[in-house]
Amino acid sequence: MVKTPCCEKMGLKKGPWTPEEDQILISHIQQYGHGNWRALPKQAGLSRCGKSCRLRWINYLRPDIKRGRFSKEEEEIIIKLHGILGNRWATIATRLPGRTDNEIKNFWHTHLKKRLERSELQGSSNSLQEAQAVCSAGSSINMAQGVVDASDATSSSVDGKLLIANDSLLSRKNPPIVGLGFYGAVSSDISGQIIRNNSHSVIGEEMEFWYNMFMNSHHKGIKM
DNA sequence: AAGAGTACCAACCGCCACTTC
DNA sequence: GGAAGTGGCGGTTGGTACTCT
Repeated sequence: MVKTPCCEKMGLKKGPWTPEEDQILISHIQQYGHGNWRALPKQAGLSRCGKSCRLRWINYLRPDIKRGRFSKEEEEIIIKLHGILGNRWATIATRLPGRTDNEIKNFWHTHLKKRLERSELQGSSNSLQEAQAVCSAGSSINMAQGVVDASDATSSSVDGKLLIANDSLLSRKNPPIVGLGFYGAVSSDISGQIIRNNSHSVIGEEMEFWYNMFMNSHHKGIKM
C-alpha cells in the first residue's frame, strides 16, 4: 500500500469556504453521509482535501451546531473540565452539546484564559481563580477521561460518582499526572451527566474520591 | 480619516491512535 | 505482527473586524 498524502498539492483549494462549496458539501452529506472523508471531495466534486471537508462539516455546517455566545453555565463547565482534563478540547466538547472542540478551544484562548490571568492578578477569590489554581499547577488527571466518557464505560455508580471498569477509556496519549487538578473535580452519574456542585466540601470529597481511585487503580496495575 | 494595535475565529498542519489488510 | 490507510485531536496561523490613538 502506498500512503497517499492528505492533500495532494495539485489542484486542491485552501482557505475560506464559499457558500457554494458549503452547499455542495451539505447536500452531499445529507444524501450519502460521510462514510469516507478522503473519498468525499471527489464524489461531491469539491476541490478540497477530505480533512478540510470534515473540519468544515464538524465545525460549521453540522445542523446541530449551536452558534452565539457561551452562557455562564457553559463557561463554568469549560473552566472546571479544563481544570481536570487540561487541553482535551474534544472531550470537553462532548459535555457541551452543539459546541465544537474548535469553538471551545478558541473561546478558551480568547476569553477564559485572559480572564483567569486577570483574576489571578487581582487576587480575587472566585471560581475562575480556583480553576486557575488548577490550571497553573499544570495538572491533568487523565483518568478523568472516564468521567467524561462514562457513557461508554462498563461502570458502576457509588453515591452518584463513577467507578470505571474499562481501562480502554484511559488515555494512552497522556500519562497521568495527579495533582491539584482534583480541586476542580467534576463528578458524573452513570449516564455521564455532570453533577454540578460548587461546594468546597463536596469538591474535597471528590478530590479524595479521585485520589483513592487513582491509588487503587495504580496498585492494581491499571494502565492509565 | 487613517494607521496601529488588538481580538476573534475559521482553517490548516502535524502528529497520534485506531483499523484494516 | 507490522505496514499502510484513515479519522480525529490539539496547536498554531492568518485574515478580518473592531477599537484606540
